[in-house]
Amino acid sequence: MQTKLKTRLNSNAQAVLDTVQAAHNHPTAQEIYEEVKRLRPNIGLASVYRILHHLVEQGFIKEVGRSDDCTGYDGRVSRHDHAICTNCGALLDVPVDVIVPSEALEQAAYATGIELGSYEVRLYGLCTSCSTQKITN
Amino acid sequence: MQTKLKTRLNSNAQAVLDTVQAAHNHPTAQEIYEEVKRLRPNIGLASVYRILHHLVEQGFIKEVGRSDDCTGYDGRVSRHDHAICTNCGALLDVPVDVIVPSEALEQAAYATGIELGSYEVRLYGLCTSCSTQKITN
DNA sequence: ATGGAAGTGAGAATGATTATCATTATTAGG
DNA sequence: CCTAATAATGATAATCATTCTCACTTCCAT
Repeated sequence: MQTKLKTRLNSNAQAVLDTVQAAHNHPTAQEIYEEVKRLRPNIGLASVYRILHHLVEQGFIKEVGRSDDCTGYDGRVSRHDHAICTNCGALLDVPVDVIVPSEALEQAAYATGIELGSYEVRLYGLCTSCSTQKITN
Repeated sequence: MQTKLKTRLNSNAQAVLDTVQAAHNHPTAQEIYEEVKRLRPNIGLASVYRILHHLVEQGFIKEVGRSDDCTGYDGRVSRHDHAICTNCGALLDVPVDVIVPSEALEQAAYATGIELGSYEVRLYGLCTSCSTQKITN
């Protein structure tokens, strides 16, 4: 089985990719399905899942784990960090890069015995809305 | 509804906690269930789930998202970092702390608008076994 | 056109997790 | 030691995201 590189996406795949890239909030397959259906009413949920996997494989998009059990998709493939609200579970993109000294990364990778590829910093805390709510509790 | 602090765990809960704390590899509820069953053969899967949630709520253990869809549990509650194999999906504890300058964290939290609680660094790469396998591919 | 390969969509199947509920432990008074 | 209120338990059914199946189109290359 050769690695097959698709140079061109068909219209279903293009619609899914556009939707994921346009979204800001790491949408689930269901959410993407509902959005894509407006442009292509005949598309099935299974196709959305299939296409999402292809897009991930080919590096067009990335998967992100969410606090609720389902998987989210991210159109931002470049390295970036995330913030997770410990109250409501929201997963937010951090708009600036968190700089981690490369010596620290390399040392940690060495200690763990892995061949380092990339990394991500996750910040845990209260998002704005949960933070203001807490005061009234 | 008051916050209820249990000072004492019953024997089922204690067995689950012991199992999670003894495990090194972020076991799933199923794996914990099978292990605990050896000590307490009558315990049901539903009880394991229930107890795991209680233990998480009370801060005895932590949940970790795994690459396969199921949830893992971690007996190490103190801050630490993880390495994820991009090939096999293994989730490993990093045995040393990755130091991130606190200014970088605070700046990122401010830019995201969250009230920072804790953080975690995730290293992505190939684990030892996948790394050696890749050579032979 | 045409034949095979790839893509599709509907619906069934899977599997982790959660809810339900009747039964059993546990506890506090008496 | 009873006993009633309450919490915990385990079996089983229900839920829900995801994957599988399969008959049917679409898409090209010949």
